[in-house]
Amino acid sequence: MPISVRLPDDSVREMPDGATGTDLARGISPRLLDAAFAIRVDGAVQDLNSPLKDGSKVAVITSKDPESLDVVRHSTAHLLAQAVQRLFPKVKVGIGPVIEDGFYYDFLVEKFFTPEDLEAIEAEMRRISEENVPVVREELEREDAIQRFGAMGEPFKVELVSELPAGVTISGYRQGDFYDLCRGPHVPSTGKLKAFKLLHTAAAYWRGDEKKAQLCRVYGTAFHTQKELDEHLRRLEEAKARDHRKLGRELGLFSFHPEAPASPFFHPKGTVIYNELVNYMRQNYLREGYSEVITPQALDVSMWKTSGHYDKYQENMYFTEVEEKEYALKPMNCPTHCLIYGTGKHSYRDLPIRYADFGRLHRYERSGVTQGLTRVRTFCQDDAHIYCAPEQMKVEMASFFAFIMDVYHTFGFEEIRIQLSTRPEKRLGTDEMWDLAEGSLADALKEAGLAYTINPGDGAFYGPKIDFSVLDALKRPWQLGTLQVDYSMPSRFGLTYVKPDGSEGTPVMLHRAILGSLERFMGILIEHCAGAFPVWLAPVQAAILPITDRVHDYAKQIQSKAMELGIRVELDLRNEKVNAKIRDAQLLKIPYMLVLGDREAASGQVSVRHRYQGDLGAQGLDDFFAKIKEEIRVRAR
RNA sequence: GCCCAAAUAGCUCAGUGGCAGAGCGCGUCCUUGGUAAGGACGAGGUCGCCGGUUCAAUCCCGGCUUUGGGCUCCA
Repeated sequence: MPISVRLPDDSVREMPDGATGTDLARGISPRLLDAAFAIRVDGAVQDLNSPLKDGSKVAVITSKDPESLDVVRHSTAHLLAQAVQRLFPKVKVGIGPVIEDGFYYDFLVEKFFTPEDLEAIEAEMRRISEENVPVVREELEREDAIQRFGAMGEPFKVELVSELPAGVTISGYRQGDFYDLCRGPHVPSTGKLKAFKLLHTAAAYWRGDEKKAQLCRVYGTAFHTQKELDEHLRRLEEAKARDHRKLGRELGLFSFHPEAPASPFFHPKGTVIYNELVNYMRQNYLREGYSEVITPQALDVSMWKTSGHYDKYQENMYFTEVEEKEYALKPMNCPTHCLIYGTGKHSYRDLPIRYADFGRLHRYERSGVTQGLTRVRTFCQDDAHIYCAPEQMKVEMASFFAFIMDVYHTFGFEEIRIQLSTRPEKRLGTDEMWDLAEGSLADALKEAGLAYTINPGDGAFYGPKIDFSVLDALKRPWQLGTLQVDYSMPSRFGLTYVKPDGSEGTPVMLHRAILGSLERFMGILIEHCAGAFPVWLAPVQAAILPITDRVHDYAKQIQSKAMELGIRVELDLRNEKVNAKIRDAQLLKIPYMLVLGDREAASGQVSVRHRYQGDLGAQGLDDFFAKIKEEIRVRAR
């Protein structure tokens, strides 16, 4: 009985019964067979060698289809495992999934792999690729699989098989001397795997559980062509060159010291950036109707018991004792704002009340998880809490969305991702409250014309939330802003407002931040702009570079004029040639260089060089100052 | 917290069981220059901290500290 399948161009092809994707591809053209990695059958990706079913829609997947890359990477992970088992027969295999930008495979090893081991493994992988070993799928019964992997001495695989849900098809893949439990699909033979590279090793726990065995994870990546692989490796290099920890040191922005682990020390230049960020937010707050408050650093634990932090957040808090009273450093500002709100009676006419706070926060992070500026133990948020009546939520949310998008655009973040997290299983409050809160968030997003995805059940126990992520210049996502609805804390603190009818209501509290942690934001910004800050943020906005010491006095005049105008300049009086001074200013990514020689001193001008555009020629001093002032005022990117 | 790795001049890094090294940076001098590195000389170090082995430790061993890569994107 012949079967027929439908191709993507809607043509129908007749095949003999038992024909596979390989037969189909070969039938269409030998070149297609050569280019084929897998097939898509009724939407699901399958092995090229899987038998075709009558009446199905089939497409041959080549390197042009995005799915093919995952297949290649997954198969390369198997190639890695095969190479490891050839070189290190005692090693037990864990899992080897595809991840963003590559794959990894976990191994239980006697001795952690060294970089030299990785080289040897990679060489072995190339050998297997050249051998062009066929990759063959088998389906098996659970008991057979357990027995088989047990006989192979692979305890992790046995564990996985036993825990697979009933009813799923269990499959294994054989390639030469290697056999692995795997859902597939895979490339038809190892010769299809050509452009791959092992990157590094790291420890990982079996199934991410620190009580379970520690495995040696090998990370790698694979592409269709060497060219794409090289491009990817180049991007990794680029990311390394932009690393904010490296740039922070080179540009003199901040340092870290063992005296306060994971806590940045901002140097004068880093402090300029930090303060500019705060100034910028303050300016926005004026327009948006926020009032800034200042609240204490160390607070009695009784308050943290009221707020719930003592119960739910204690492990991340720092405690101290004075006069037999226990205090905690604040990890969040919200409870202190509730105390301020509670000092007076509030009418519905007073709402919304928006308290902003640039207070320093301390959170204990486990020693292994801190990282540069992006994960620290002390930081400051552009934090604010909005107290409003439930019916005001939607309007507040809408204006917040406009606000946050405006801020992100100022920094040159064009692509923004929004996630709405809805009610979790364990939660406070009535369903009506949740309906209102989630509905308000969703409506406000829709009315603002913002696309978003939903994270069902991922909201906080006290209310739903929205997270905002930006993509930086290297297209890496970073979560920055957040908007959380909180029904719980206002009532815990007994906060009320008087409604129009004279009865008392409990306000809703919105927690919100735009930049998130200023420390983390600065780290992201450094990497986003590779240390070349827009003029308004640049620690040094212009370098004054005299060519000869005959013009030092003129240079000093320009310096004082700039200081009067509030422009940050640096005067380079070193006994160096102008080329050297320009080079050094360029390396510090200073936006403007003012080159001064006898000509400029005589005419009262400055020769302007821009860090990207190069020599802009001579300009009148006032012209230059007017232009740079304007650039700063509008916060040009 | 756990695993692996690193820690040597301000920075980047080399090196050795027996006097501590380079490049850049810094200082002084010569040079006074026109849009990405002029030249000479010089200063600068408890080789992260504590202990052990040794005639001798920056180097070998142990502990600690900090930093870095990671610790489910589930066959």
